[in-house]
Amino acid sequence: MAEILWTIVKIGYAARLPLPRSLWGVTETSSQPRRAKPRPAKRSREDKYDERRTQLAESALATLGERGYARTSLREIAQNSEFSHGVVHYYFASKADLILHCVRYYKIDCATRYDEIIATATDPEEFANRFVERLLGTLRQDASMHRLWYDLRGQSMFDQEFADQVEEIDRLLEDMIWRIVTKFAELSGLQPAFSPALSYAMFDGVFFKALLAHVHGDELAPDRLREEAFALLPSLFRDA
Amino acid sequence: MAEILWTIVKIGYAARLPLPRSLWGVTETSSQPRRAKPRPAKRSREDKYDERRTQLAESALATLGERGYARTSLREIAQNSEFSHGVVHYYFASKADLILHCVRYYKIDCATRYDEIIATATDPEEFANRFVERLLGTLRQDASMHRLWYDLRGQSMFDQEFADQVEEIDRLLEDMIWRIVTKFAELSGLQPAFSPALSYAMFDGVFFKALLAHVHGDELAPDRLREEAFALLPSLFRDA
DNA sequence: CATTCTCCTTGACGACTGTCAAGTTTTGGC
DNA sequence: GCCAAAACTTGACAGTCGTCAAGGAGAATG
Repeated sequence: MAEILWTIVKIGYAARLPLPRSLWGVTETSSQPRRAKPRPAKRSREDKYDERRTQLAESALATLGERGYARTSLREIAQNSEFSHGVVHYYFASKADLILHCVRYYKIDCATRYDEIIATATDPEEFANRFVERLLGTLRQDASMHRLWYDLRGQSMFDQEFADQVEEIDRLLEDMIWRIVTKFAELSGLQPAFSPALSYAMFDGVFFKALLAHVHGDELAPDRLREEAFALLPSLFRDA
Repeated sequence: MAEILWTIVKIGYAARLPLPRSLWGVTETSSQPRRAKPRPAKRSREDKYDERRTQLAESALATLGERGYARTSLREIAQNSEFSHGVVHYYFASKADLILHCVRYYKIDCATRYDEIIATATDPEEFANRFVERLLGTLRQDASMHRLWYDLRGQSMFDQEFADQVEEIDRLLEDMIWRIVTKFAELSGLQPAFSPALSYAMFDGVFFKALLAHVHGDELAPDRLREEAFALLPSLFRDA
């Protein structure tokens, strides 16, 4: 059963490939593994190298999402890929290097989830409906990815190494929420009542609570999230 | 430096002792360690046994608060107490048993932090001021305890063993917030605008964000929390 | 005083971890 | 088809972990 779930998650991620490497390749700052410094001149080689890194990052994300950061070993990640455990250190300098790569990979998705809705919405009520339904969808579908994010965010309180990346993603998420808030204000002719940070914090608290209940097996969690989101949304605004 | 900080934390916890054992002794359900089943008839023995358990739980809490759940070993906990590592399994059946005992110990405090303010407040503005100031106080003073709570809450998404305890504490905290909300409503003649769960989730999101920033070294975090709390508080109510 | 039980220390066990070196297989350029 | 570089596997390392058994110190009990 868990195997099936895991496979679904894996396929889900694989389906999004390929991603342009320019998205994170340029900002790569971590130390390189023992691979020879001068990369092959041939383009296909370089691509294959990055593809393997991504492939391993996906396996890592799927495993991390199921077992959590603390309980996931490099051997386990490799076991859920088609490679042996040694290959991890061929493509990543360390475990932290791998995790940070995973987080970078994750954040590409996380902050653009509602942009399509924002771009195409014309009516405030329709906008709210589509937003909330997508919120419920990601709660159910990407639950293990979300709990990994909250796990890593929690770890960043004890491990300084994660703090910067976590803060960066937090900013992206705050911007995402703020784009929703301003769009809704624009469509409805109202004014945002709170700062971007406060709006995000409120929404994040509500979403996390729903995720926690959902993960703990509460089948009513999505429905309750819908109610709460519809209760929260209007109170984020005041008359212009 | 870290040593000094740790000592301060430890003294802080020791100062709260002794606690009546009836508070958690009756609900004790975890398996007992290898200590002989029929406890000594002498009262002082039994007390000493519970005192040691509490003493170890305090050391554990201090260490866990500094290093986080995943990084803290039983040897480290014992090293920060005055005992050797073997003694842990004399008083606790397993690591999980110890952690759960710590959590139970923690929750006695966590949910009664504002009750004195609730009981003595007479004016809504004065009530809000005292509440927010105590909120800032606990953010600064009990930061490592709070991050441990959020850490364990996150772990409960991967470790079913923690789920029940986490849900129980979450309920206590929700009740705590709701007592504040209803008291404020009573003093100000307004009506709570949201459900207890939603009110708690919003406040929790705001507090966690402040804690994260504070732990990451943001010195303005408490001041921002004050602003945000004062912005959030009135919007939790509507006219009667 | 002798015995028993409590309390605690010590040391060891098997399992697991991240890391890495050595060796094998595969690939691509000539 | 050869050969060097890349890609991957294997096995081992030093360390840590939770757990527990053996035994000693010391107080309580008779």
